[in-house]
Amino acid sequence: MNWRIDVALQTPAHSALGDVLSYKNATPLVAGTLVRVPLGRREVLGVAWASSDITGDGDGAEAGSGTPELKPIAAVLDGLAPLGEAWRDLVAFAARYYQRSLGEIALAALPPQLRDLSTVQLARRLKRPAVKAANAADGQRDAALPLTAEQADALARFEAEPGPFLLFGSTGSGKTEVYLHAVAALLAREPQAQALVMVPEINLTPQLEARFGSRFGADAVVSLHSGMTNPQRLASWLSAHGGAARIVLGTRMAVFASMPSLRLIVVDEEHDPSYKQQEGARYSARDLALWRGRREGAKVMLGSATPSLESWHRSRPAEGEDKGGSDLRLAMPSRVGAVALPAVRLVDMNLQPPKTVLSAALLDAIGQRIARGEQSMVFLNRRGYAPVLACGDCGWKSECPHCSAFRVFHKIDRTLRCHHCGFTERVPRACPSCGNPDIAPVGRGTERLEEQLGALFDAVRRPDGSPVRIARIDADSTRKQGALESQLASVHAGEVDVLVGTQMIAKGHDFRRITLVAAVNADGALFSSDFRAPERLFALLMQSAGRAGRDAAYLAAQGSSAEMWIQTHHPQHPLFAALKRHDYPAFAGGELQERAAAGMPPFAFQALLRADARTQEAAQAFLNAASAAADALPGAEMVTRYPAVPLSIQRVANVERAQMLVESRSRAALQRWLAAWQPLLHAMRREPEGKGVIRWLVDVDPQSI
DNA sequence: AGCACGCCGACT
DNA sequence: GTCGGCGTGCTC
Repeated sequence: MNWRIDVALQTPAHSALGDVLSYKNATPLVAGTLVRVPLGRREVLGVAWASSDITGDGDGAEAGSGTPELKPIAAVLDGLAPLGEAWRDLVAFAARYYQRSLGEIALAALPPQLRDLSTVQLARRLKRPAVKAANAADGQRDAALPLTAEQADALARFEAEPGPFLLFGSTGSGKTEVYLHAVAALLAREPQAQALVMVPEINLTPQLEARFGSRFGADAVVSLHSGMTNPQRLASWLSAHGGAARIVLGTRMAVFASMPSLRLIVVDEEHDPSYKQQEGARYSARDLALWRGRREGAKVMLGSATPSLESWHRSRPAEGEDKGGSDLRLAMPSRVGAVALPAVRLVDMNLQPPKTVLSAALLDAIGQRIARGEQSMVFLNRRGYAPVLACGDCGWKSECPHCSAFRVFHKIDRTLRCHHCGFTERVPRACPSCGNPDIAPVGRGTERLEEQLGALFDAVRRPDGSPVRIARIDADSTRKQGALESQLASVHAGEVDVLVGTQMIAKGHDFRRITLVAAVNADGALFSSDFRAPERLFALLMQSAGRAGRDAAYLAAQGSSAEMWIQTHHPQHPLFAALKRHDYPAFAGGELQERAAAGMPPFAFQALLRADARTQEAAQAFLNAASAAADALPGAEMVTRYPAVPLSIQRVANVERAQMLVESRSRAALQRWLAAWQPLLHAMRREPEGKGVIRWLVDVDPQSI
């Protein structure tokens, strides 16, 4: 027992415990070995990080003072290959960069079942042959599609250059086919090589898995995302870790997959905010993918029709050009099949009769699609029936008693639901404040829009004389397992004429018969206080537009063309001018100019310190004290600190929340300063200012402030 | 984060 | 008399 083993454990960052805890063992352990160790009264999973010889350090009980006795390691999971150095480096970097403990990142990156299985159970599990049955359809894999000139050009440059790459391809330009070809070339060239392909949403993994599986054989492909069962995740993880899986598909968590021969990382829809984890360790899977690619010598390809301004700014248009940043931009402006991008039509809502929800022109356009047997999609980023229920007499509104937010009226099950804390009640029969029975919904969500469209098209008939079929897809309609798949299948089968939904339907899905997309209420984001709101709106509208007219043959057969309708009170807004021309570069150029002038990202680097407390005063006092304490830190003059402010939803589940923005022109300076700040924050919890603070957290590179 | 210990209200 | 509320403190 004369070896000290430092083990990374899931110790919360604000618990003031060190990064690693030390245990003793009879032998040294290879770094990356999984172990089970006692922690308090329980036994937990950890990753051995370092071993050192403590012979002669007085490791017996006679060491009364100084170092206390170490507990022995409970078990070594030696049936499993230790996690590699590259993986540990990634974890260590992420922990340092995002201000978390090593173990918090490491353990979150491992499949949850690994934590629960005993050594014996794991050994039994490892002995079992690979769960996936040999692919029956192995002989009939899909052939690669012929490439367009743009795709071939992008691939040629991808093969010739080291990257990283930004594949800037219009919706429908065939980015996925480029990924497939890049992966195919890699797998053919290197017999061991593995590829990681990430998508922003769980919803998008099934169709991607189907496409990769039919191209490369189902047993070469595994998925990793939180929608899987624990045994599935463990099986996928083991397959990636052992090198059997050549291709790993997944959401942001997949960036931490252990892949011993990783050579290619694809980040599809790289601009999507979902790549930033919003709880626990707040990492950006896209940024970590770039770091990991560099560390492991894997090529990285980011793909988007509307890249993040960070990625756009970092990319340069062509090889040889020294203008711009470090990444090589591969442009694919045309849609496959030479289909035009949808024509964008703006409806000026100021010219409509007051209280118009759907303009006559839009209804007419949808009606025409129905008459031709085509599909339309109406997009509204708000679920439920109405965001507020209000009493006309006394002014009562459906506030949540636990949050500073309104509860949303869901007509389907007659409930008022808080979308922040989940508090749900049946809708009262009368105003709870004054008894007035006449309480009314204010505003509209997807449920109400669906109802309204049903009424408006009640008298309209489809080509075969049957009534119009309207469907809604949002988080409520897809709550049940498999509901989204079956709803999408019914849209694909042509059983729906008008599809209503939230951004869930705007992303990625390859609808073939939709020829019209409408955004009914996009104005909210135009004048948001969040400086990233325009960027997100533009991306969302472009992406929504991309759902229309994806099938050239269908459009030609119908003699139809694709349209994107936007109802707005601000048709003159420059964002729409760029959108009409599908001109992302113009939009991005304008935004970048503003950001540069205002000294905002990507020209500056930010972090948020957030505090949750019983009272708003306590939360802010903690933040302001933390700010004051940081005056003395070295490099403080390089970092701008702003005053503490309440979050836009300041109270959630009876917890008051406040945050403080810190900013620097230098990422390194911000990093150094944050690292020095951390111990002060720990110390402050003991101080009077720390009283009443429930938790605090640092969010590096926040995506909304 | 867990999981203890610890000291005050309504129940079999 | 206990069951259990969550405030406070600790984990190599």
